[in-house]
Amino acid sequence: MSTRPEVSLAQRKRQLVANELTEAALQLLASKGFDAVTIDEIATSAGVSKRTFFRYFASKEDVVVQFLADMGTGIRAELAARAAGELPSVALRHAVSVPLDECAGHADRALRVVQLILRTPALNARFLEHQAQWRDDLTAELAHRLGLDPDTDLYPPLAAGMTLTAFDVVLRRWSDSDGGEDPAELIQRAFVVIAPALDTVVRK
Amino acid sequence: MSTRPEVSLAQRKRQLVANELTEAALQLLASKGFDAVTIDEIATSAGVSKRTFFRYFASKEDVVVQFLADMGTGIRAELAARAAGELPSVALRHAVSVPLDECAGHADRALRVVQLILRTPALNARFLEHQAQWRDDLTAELAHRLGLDPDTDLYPPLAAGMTLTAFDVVLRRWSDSDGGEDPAELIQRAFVVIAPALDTVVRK
DNA sequence: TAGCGTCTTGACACCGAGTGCCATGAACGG
DNA sequence: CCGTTCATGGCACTCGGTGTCAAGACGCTA
Repeated sequence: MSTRPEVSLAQRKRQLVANELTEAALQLLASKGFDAVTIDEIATSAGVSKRTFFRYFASKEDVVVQFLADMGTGIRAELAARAAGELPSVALRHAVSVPLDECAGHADRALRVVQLILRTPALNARFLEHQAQWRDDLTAELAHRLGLDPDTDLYPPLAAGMTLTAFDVVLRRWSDSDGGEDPAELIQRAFVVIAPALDTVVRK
Repeated sequence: MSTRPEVSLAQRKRQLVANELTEAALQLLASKGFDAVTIDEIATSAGVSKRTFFRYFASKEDVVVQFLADMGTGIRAELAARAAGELPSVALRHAVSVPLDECAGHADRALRVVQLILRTPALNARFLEHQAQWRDDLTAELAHRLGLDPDTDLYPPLAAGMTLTAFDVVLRRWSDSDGGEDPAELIQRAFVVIAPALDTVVRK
């Protein structure tokens, strides 16, 4: 009962290698630029072979962007957890604040990653793909929450899109200000703008 | 004075090759799928070498997506051309209707291209990148139109984002319905939803 | 301790995207 | 007829990404 292996030793080893890889990648990419770093470099720098790199990540972009995958489910979960009677603008604002607060938390590290992503075209493209996925998730959750048909009603996808637009604008402004502006305050202001659309009931 | 070469002969030859390339690409990609077609195939099918292909297009995606580049300036130009006193929601709706009407125009061909783009991850990613560019353009134009500071005010990027969200949602629905739904009517309905946010004056 | 599956890894070969370089050939101008 | 320009094709090369296989590490059992 020394270390209580609630997860298998193999699992932890795997996680260790993954961390080593992301660490090496982030360090190299941030200092030399995305295109100037080869996967061989990253792998070697982490002490594994190129082939092993691809057993952990599907592409060069994924090392940086992979963690975004979980955020989508985080947002959706938060929306699902909000009280049903809550105004859409309020529920959605809280939902999208989850990843934003996470950024504000580890401000130093998160800021550098976000800036790397937003300033590297290849990474930015992947980020946008993830956002599109989040939008689909939010759309489904929103339709379910309001009892609307996501294939007919335009409200769910539009509301999800507006929400993520707000998220995106806030993130970019936070990045451009080098962390100078407060994400929480920015998202508040953004929702003041979009709330009139989110909270207007449209009858057909 | 036979053909009145208002553009040089070399220019027209270049255009000819470009057309041949896009034609070959569209035909092959649509029938075999994006990943199953190599650039060598496309080039050979158009009667040129692989090396020449890359003198016309920067990447495999570009053959399909390149025409989107102009749309951005089209949207922005339309917005700039609208009367200054017009309500933002009206001006923006007209601006974004430009590419939509273009689609509805050549419905048969456009539909197939749009479906190819939206259903191919690599192409979809490029499409999203273009949209992001459009958003920046629209943001600048909107800020100029309203006399707002695009680096301070949140309204311009949010309004641009909402507008393009509407565009995106409409385009996807049009694609999913195999052209069954009318883009003009869809965009109308979408703007009914987002207009309350676009037309609400937010004083700081 | 020997033997036997399982899982991870590294090495190698391979494909396709994308680029730099250079020789060729056609069109144009003097 | 000659020299320049420019588009093209061929070639070699880098790098991202994948399939395959043999070798080791680990755990289980006799």
